[in-house]
Amino acid sequence: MEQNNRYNFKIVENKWQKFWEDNKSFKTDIRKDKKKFYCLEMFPYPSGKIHMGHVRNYTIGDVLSRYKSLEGYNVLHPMGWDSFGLPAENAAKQNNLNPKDWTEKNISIMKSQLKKLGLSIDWDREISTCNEDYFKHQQIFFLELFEKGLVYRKENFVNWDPVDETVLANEQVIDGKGWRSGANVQRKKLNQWFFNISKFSEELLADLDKLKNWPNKVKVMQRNWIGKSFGCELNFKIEGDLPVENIKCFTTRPDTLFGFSFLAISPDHPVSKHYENDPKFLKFKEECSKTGTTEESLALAEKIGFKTNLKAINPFKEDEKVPVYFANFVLMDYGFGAVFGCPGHDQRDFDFAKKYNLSIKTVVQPKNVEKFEVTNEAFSGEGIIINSEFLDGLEAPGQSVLKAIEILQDRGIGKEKINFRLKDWGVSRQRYWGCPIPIAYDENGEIKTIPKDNLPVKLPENINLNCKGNPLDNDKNWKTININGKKYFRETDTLDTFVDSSWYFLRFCSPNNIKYGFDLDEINYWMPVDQYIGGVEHAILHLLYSRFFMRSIAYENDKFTFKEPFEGLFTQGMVCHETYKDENNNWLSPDEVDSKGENYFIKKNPLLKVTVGPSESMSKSKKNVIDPENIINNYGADAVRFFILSDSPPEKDVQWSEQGMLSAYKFVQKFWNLHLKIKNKIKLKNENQEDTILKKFTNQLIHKITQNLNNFSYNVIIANMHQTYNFLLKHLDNKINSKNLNECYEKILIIFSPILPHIINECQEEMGYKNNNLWPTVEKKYLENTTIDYVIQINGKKRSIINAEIGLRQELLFELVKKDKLLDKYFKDLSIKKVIFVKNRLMNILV
RNA sequence: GGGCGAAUGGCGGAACUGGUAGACGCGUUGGACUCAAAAUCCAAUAGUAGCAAUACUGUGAGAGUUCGAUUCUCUCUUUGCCCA
Repeated sequence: MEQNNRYNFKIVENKWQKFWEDNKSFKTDIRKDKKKFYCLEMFPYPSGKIHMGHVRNYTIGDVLSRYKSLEGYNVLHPMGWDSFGLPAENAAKQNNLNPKDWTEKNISIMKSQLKKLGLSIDWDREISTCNEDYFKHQQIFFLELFEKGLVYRKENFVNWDPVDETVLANEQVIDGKGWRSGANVQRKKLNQWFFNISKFSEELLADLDKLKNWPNKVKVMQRNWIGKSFGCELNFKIEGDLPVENIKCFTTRPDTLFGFSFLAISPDHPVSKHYENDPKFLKFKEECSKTGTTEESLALAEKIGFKTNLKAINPFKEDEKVPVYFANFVLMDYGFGAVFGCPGHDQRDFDFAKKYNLSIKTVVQPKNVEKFEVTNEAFSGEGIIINSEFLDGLEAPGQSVLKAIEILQDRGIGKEKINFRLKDWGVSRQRYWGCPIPIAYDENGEIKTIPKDNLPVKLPENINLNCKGNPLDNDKNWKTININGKKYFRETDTLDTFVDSSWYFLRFCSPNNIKYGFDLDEINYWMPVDQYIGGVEHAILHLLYSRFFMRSIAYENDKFTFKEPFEGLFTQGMVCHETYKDENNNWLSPDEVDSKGENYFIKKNPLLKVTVGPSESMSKSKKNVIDPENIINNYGADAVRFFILSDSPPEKDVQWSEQGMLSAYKFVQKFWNLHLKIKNKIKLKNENQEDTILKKFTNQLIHKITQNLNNFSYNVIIANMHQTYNFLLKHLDNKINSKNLNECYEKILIIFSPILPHIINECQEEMGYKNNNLWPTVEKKYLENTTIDYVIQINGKKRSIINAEIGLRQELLFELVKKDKLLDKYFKDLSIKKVIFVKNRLMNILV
């Protein structure tokens, strides 16, 4: 008999998943009579199977979606695939497959895995960025942006692998070497396409303030990334034997010009053309090209310079002439590719000056210091200007920068300027598996846009990926086309996959619109995304690109009712697990490890000990991964959802724990048993006395869970559910009013359903609660108790608790205090100095 | 070096706008059931002292504001993330 009562999650979860699918329970359409709610989780890359990070991300989103539906919103909760990208190309190369086949197979596996989680997704809106009917529209956007002047072509540096003859992404450069070939990576100039994101720098920065429902840290990161700085543009006069009269540079610290000791310019600065025949310079430039293109690699690289024959004149002191160097740490695309060196007050300049024996002058000293000189390291703090004639005594940088700019402007040498760190977005990728750029070139290299009727530009299907260089470039057949009888050559670069994900949230609103990427009415109804949920690792690029893309589409088009794509943002933490290593320092997966008490050993060979490392975010390289599919098969989707929300607040990292998972599983089982008991109690039709305790509990519970849902305190909701279980189990033993129980149980099931949709649906069906599926409202009268525990403090310390009626006046409570035997000893021989009384809370008596 | 967070039992974590610190879970211990074990159920569980009622200490460290501080202010330590 016992066996029959056991809750069989496999049958029940299957049943409801099939029900939702057959009934299209989560299908959505525009309903102008209803408030809308657009809940979006970052769509996955179809890598092969889902991981715990997905489980957490999509569970959080699903709980919110289901809650909002119950609250009466018209909820849009779609899912799709970020399906272009390098891994498919690499996998295809290794296994001699077609990236498309590989990707589609992965999608079908992952889709079935996601379905097993019981997510409330409208699968009719599924999109995949590698489908032609998706990227066709992207190509149209590209052409529109091109027409608006928001896309342009220029030369830019890439990481070049000279052995594989291919361009490497930054993450493919490891310690300055190509990840596959191991060759030293070079910097190479290529013609590339750029989106003019910097046109919106000011707006992207200012509008961050409007995003009230974004985490502050993400806004701070974006602000830093955009990097607005106030300073001035300076035009240095140059002397020397070359036809160079001026070099322009940008600086935020013109007030330190009296400490000027060299001018550093980028090896790619126009001046370099005068050194093209100098073998020493070429060698230096080659040396510089070994440094990667990232800011990080530039910052870490040793500072090296190449001295020119030029001298730069200090604009504040015309008799002072300093040397001009090419330097590896100056980037051509920041400022004007030139930096004035003030070693006293910038550590990088200091290091450079030490290396090349240049003078180091002190022009700022800390406040409240009598004598100060820069010796061992640069001083970049706030202070007072010294040794600077007319700037002496000013507070730096507050007053001194403004004053210096004023003087420079008066003398016509410089002018105030605001500079942004944000660079234009290079979107060209020398890859096969991406969205083709709808551009061609004639024989003279003139740009020809592909006519819209000829879109989409498709990828060739049979292609040799194992060639050197860009596969599309090697496919001569694909590359040449005829437009109106004239021969052209296609652009062989494809778009950065960040472009694909910069507008997918719009496509979800109109996934089947053939004419255009979206329907204006539909996006104006659904957008912006009310709640976007994903990993904090996308805090900068993806989110900033999406914000830009929205603006670029809306640019010169006033039909949009919104500008920001994501009204609310939530960044969830990672799923972590302990790491294990064997005696030879090889990583071990949790499956291979067993433990007894504090000792860990290898399952297959218990004599071999295992070293336990710190808990880190699950990653294949460290093997500390738990496969969600196994876990769902063993414990069921409800239990997995319950556990993944239980241990930590969603924005923080969570520790995977086998015990925790087991406890979640047990909860589901226990809940089913409780359900059977409740069902029986309700059948008893015992309706004598009103059960206010139960009603109070239920109303307070609704109140708490609603609040916790709105605050993303999902871990606390799990605690509330445990409390509910404990309460109901105890309470059932009393002579319970079955009518009250029936009413309360119906409400409890509804508020539990976003977390445990399968078992709760089953319970609801068993009880016949089908009709009323709206979030219950709180009956306020049950929130307030008629009596309350008053805390009685003596000199600020808790000494007693008196339960008395609510709203009691101070004098009446004091009467009770006098009667309290626990408190007698504190009043002996002492007089009362003061009484503090907080209504409905406490009384603090000072003696 | 700069910016933004965080620090609470053995562990993960709760605590509304300053008002009973440690909800809930894990782990541990004891008990019931069992020939036994697993499972399940019941109980205890911040520390110190005490048979006990109880007392004292306690939210990273130190100060401050307050009748009262995990919560507010300042300084410091450690740590995470981002930028350089």
